[in-house]
Amino acid sequence: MSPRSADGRSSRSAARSRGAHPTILDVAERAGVSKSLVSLALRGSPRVREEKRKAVLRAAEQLGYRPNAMARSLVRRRTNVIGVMLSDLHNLYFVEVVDGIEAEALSADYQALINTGGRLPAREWEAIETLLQLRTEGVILAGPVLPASRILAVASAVPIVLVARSSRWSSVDSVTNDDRAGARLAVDHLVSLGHRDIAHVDGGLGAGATARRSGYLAAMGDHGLADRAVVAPGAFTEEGGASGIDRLLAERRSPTAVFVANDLAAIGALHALEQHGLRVPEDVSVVGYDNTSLAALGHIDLTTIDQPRRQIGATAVRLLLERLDGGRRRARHVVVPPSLVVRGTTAPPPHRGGGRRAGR
Amino acid sequence: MSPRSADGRSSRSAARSRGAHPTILDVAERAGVSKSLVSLALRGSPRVREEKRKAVLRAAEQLGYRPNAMARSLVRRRTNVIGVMLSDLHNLYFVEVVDGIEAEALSADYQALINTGGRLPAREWEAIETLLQLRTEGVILAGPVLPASRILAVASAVPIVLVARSSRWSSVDSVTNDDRAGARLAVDHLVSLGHRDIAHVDGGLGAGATARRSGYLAAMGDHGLADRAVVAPGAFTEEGGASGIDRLLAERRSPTAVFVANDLAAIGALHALEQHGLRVPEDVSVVGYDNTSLAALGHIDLTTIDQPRRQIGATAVRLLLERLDGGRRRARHVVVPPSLVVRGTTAPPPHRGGGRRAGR
DNA sequence: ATGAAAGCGCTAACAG
DNA sequence: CTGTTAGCGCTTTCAT
Repeated sequence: MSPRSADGRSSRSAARSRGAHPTILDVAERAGVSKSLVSLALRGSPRVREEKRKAVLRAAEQLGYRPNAMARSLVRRRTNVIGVMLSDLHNLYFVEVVDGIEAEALSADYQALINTGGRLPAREWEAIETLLQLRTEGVILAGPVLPASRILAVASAVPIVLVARSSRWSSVDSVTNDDRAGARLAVDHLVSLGHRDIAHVDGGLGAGATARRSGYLAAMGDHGLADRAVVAPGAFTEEGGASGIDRLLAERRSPTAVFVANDLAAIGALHALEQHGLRVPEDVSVVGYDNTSLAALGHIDLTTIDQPRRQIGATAVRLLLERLDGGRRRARHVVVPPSLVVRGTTAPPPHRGGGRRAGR
Repeated sequence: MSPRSADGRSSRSAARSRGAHPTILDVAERAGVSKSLVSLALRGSPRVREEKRKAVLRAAEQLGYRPNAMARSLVRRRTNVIGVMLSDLHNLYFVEVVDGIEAEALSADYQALINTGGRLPAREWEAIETLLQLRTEGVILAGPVLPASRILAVASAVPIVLVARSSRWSSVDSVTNDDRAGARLAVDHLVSLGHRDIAHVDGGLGAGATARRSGYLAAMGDHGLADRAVVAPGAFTEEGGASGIDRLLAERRSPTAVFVANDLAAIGALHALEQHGLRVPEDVSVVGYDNTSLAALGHIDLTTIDQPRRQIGATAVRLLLERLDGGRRRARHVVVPPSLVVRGTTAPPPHRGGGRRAGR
């Protein structure tokens, strides 16, 4: 009957004064109702009299009450939070994937919490561990460099979705880009412009580099250009792209076009080409990969292969939710198709270059 | 005496089978000790016999036990987590600030959890609210666009540090760059190269834009160049920079140098200049601001003003910890000094341009 | 050295 | 409709 809380503490206001957050009990006390009624009222249960509800809401408002998500999750045994382990904040590619993740999560009434791994296996592991201890219901691994065994270990505890890293395991879903198809798109575009001497600066050990390389080789073969295919070693960095070009030119290869493994490397290639006195696209055409915001800069204006990154992020969330809500058990490995974005770094080959005009 | 848990549940293994995480009780049961002992052993208390400790550790290992951070935080009444509300993941500036935040937080045994605001007041507010409900002990607001009243409201609940947005409130700490000094650095550099007709493309309503503009004007005045100062309206975007240049040129102003409000806008300016047939730096010099990774691209090679972003992030964490651990009450507003990074977009003015060589 | 018991803030039956 | 009760998983006295 008394407005005082059931556990008979004399006053909670003292406890609150020192930085502590008000609790449901403080609200109950103030509104002159019981704990449970506050809980019900706050979550808008229909079986609370309008009058009381308003009293509770007002008390909460005045106190600046903010529900304690941990306490709530503890009893509900679910957090409605999904974790995102982002291997590298600096990678423009993932930024948009995260956008997609957040939007999709929000619309499914989940929160996405990000922790970064700094591209270091140890830190990635720590980041995931933190997320797991926070009891995120599932974790999306965006571009992990973690060894497979670790990933499997995590997957035994909670649903995992890999982004930009393929998986064949049945306990781990994945959503990846079809890198082979993307490479093919690049080669097809170049060939259709009339290029025949098309070189590739690869991405070394980077994610997707192998597939892009083999896609390039396959496409060249399909166009009857297998004997003209050249792969220069590179990396997913500016220097990687530049050194690939340097190597190509040092070997007296003079391609009229080069397909570079990603945008950043393509920019390095652009610069190296310029340094060697070659104009783009007049003398040589360049195609990148990823369509990051870099490629769209007016100053760069790079023709590139686009991956639908927001959609990739959204798909990752959906895969997670399928396991969480629907209880799906078998793994799904979603492969999204890339597309070509033509900008200013590609054009027909020069007339008296090394390449004859292809028919078309 | 019995290895079975105190609350007499027959077996917990059944509960665990369906996706639930093992608890301290499962470990206790398996190790044949009590709940409390497990807790002690797990946290390495010295008053646990070696033998038991090993048994506990082994049981935990076998079960794949992972402490529930929420339960722990609930009773300890602290989470050891600080929240980071990142207004915009796409802004390269903040990425490095976050690096600094994470490193510093980790070294103080805190975890940093990121939530993004999408540059929308409503979403920022939501992001902060989520962080607060998760009971992060303090929140760093990186580049918020939120109205001041909201920020103050948050500050009444938990320590807040503003990054890249100044504060005069005593309840809110801040760490900002000295934008006026940075602008001065840019002008001084240009003047020392011999430029006198130095224009400024401003950042519109962007954070720090006003200070950079007034720093530019003040510096021009100090060099006796007040009558040559021109400010063209721009924005912190490529288009902003480009349209600023267009405006300048349309008005028949032909500066030999232009100081642009940030790097991205500077790149837009670079491009616009080129479109107008002007070479950089031969015909006109360009200076940006922020020294984002864009500026360092070989293809861009932009002279710019650097802000020590990692240090800014680290400082923000330290300010938070001062309030958390030390109980500091008075606000601190830290201002970090910028520095000049000379790259390839600045050079002496052309001989027969509009500018006479300044003495030096 | 180890266990029992009492909560942290909240939800969810279950009673009235 | 509203209050009581019993925990969620963990830490922490307080006994033993």
